[in-house]
Parts: sequence; C-alpha cells; structure tokens
Amino acid sequence: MRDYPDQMTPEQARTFRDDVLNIVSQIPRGRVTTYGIIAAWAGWPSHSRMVGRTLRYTPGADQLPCHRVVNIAGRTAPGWGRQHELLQEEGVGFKPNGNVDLRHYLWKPNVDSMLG
DNA sequence: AGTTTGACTGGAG
DNA sequence: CCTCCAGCCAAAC
Repeated sequence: MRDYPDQMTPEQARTFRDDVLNIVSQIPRGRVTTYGIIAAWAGWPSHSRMVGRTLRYTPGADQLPCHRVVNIAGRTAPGWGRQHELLQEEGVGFKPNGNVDLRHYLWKPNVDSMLG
C-alpha cells in the first residue's frame, strides 16, 4: 500500500509547487540544497524530478535563489552555465570535478524555518 | 492510449 | 571519481 496517491490532485500540485518555492526562497546565501531534499520536505519524497521541473518552468522562479539547488552529486543544472558563476560569487566551494562540495555547503530545511 | 523526455536518485562496475 | 542502467513520475508527443 502506497502512502501517496497515484496522481496529484490539482490542490496537491498547487501545494507542492508553493512548498517547493517556499523552501527554495529560504536557502541561505552561500549554501545549496538538493532536489531530493526539497521534494521530501514538500511531502513527496519520490518527486525530485518534479522539483526540477517546477523550478525550470514556473514563471517567477527565476526571482528566487534557484541557482542554490543542485543534484545529490553537487552537479549544477545542465545548460545553465551561469549557475556556477552565481554560486562562486556567493562563496560556494567546488570540488576539482566542478561539482559543489556538499560536505561543506549543503543546507537542509529545519523546523524553525518552516514555522514562519 | 502508448511512448518519450527530463534542472533526479541509487546501485553496479 | 566516472559511466551506464533501472526506477521514478508528471508532461509532452
């Protein structure tokens, strides 16, 4: 028995999108988080792909610090070279392979930040 | 209604 | 560290 429906209701989809954007807006300068972490905190642990979809296609998402979202390997978004620059300008450190050093710069949402 | 496509992830080699 | 590969799931074909 799965703990989530096969398909999101429109309301759930709206809530998911709002939660994703809300979490992204709280990522501190100079830190990053991952698609999977955001999805889990939004209540849909297996929807990491949808987090990426949301950030790419939601109008206005570019006004949020979505450049602070990378994948679990610390890899920046394909086709978005400027993301690397933006992170460097904030002091985010990269490994020799060009990925973010998550050991030092990974940020996770916490309860306090969710209580508004 | 079946197939392909990703701003993803975890495991295998 | 890397590259496949399977699983994932909403959207687009």
